[in-house]
Amino acid sequence: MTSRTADPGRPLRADAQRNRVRILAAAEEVFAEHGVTASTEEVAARAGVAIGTVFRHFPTKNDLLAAIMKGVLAGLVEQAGTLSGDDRNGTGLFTFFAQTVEQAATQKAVADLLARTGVEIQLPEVLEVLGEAVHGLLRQARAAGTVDRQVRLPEVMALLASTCQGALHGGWDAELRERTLAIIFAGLRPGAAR
Amino acid sequence: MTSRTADPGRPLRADAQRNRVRILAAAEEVFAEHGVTASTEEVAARAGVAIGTVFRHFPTKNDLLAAIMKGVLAGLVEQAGTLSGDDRNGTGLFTFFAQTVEQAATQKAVADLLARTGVEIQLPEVLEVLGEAVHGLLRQARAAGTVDRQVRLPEVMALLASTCQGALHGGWDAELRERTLAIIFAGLRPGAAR
DNA sequence: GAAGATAATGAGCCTGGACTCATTTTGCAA
DNA sequence: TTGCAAAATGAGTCCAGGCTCATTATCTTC
Repeated sequence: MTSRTADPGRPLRADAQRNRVRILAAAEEVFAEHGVTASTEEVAARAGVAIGTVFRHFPTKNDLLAAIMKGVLAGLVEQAGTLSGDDRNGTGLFTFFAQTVEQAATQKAVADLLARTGVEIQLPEVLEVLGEAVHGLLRQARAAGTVDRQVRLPEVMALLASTCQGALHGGWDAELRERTLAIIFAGLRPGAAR
Repeated sequence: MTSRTADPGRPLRADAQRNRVRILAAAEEVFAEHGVTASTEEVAARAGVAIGTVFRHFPTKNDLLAAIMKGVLAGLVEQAGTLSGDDRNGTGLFTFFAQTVEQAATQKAVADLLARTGVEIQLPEVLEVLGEAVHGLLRQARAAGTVDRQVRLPEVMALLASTCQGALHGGWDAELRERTLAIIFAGLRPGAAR
C-alpha cells in the first residue's frame, strides 16, 4: 500500500532503496517544520529528487504522511517503553508527558498527528499501540501512588493531545510549559479530585 | 479596513446593509461548522449572495474571518463578564472554562481562533481584552480560595486554549470533557501543587 | 421619475499544489 | 556488453479556491 510495485519478493533496486530512505528523511524534516500542509514539491526538493519519484514511492501524499507518522509514533512508543522499564517511583508517566509535549513544540507533525488534524490517516492500530504504552505507564503510576486511582486512560490521552496542540500552536516557552504541566500533574495526584 | 468604501459618514445603502448582515451570519455558521478552511464560495452561497458581493464587503477572506472572530470573542468576553458579576463562591472561572470548552467542541471557529490556527489575524487587542476578562475571574477565584495563589494568567489561558483544541479535534463527548476538566480543575486548587 | 452614485453579479483569471505519463536514465542479470 | 525491466525525470494536467472587473441592477436624491 506504500509503493506502486507489489511488495512480494522482488527487492527494490539499489537507487530506489536509496531514494526511498532520502524521501522519508526529507519528509520527516519538512513536515516537522511546516506541518502536514507542506507541499510534496518541497519534500522532493529537500530529498534531491524529482517530484515524480516521490509519487512513485508514495502514490499519495497521505501515504507519505502515514509512513512517517508510523515512524514518529514508533518513537513515542519506544520512549514510553524505556521509561516503563525502569520506573521505580512511578514518575514515568510524568516524564513521558513532559518529553512528548516538548517534542510537539518543535515537531509540528507530532501534534498534528496526535490531533489527527486534517489528514485522514488510518492508523487506528498504531494509535492503539501508543495508548497501550501510555496505559502501562499509567498503571505503574497508579500502583506507585503518584496518580489517583480514579484516573483512566482516555482523559490522560486527551490531556496529552491537548497539551501538545496547545504547546505547538501557542508557541509556549519552557517556563510556560513547565507551569502548565505542573497544574495538570497536580490534578492527577491521588486525592486531588476529592 | 473591513469595507472597500471609506467608512466616514456615508451610510451603506439599504441593500448593502442587508447583505452585510447576511454575509456575517452565514460566515459565522459556515466557519463554525467547517473551520477556517471553508471556502468563501460556500459563505456566499449560504448568504444567498454572489461571491463578488462578499469580496466587496470584505476585500480579503482574512478580513471576513477577523470580523466574525471579533464577534465570537466579544461573546466570550461577555460571558466572562456575566460570570464575574455574580461570582459569590469563586467558581466563575471553572464555569467559564467548562462553557468555553463545550462551545469549542461544536464551534470549530472558537478553537481555531484561540489557537490562532493558520490564519494570520491581527486581533492582539481583542485577545488582550479576553485575557483581562479571564484575569478578573482568576483573581476572584484566588481571592475566594478556589484556585491556588501561585496560578498565573498565562498558564490558565494556555490550558484553556489547549483544552478547546483538544475537545474539538478529538471529538470529546460530554463525559470525557468532564473527566478531563475535573483533572485540570483539581490541579488549580490551592495546595494542589505543593 | 430621471440621473448618477452605489452595489450586485458571476464568468473568468491566477496561483498553488496534488498528481500523471511519455521519455530518458540506471541497475542488474545473463 | 548488451538488453531490458525498473526507476527517475519534469513538463504538463487538473482542480480548488482566492480574488477581479466589465456589466447589470438597485438605491437615493433632487
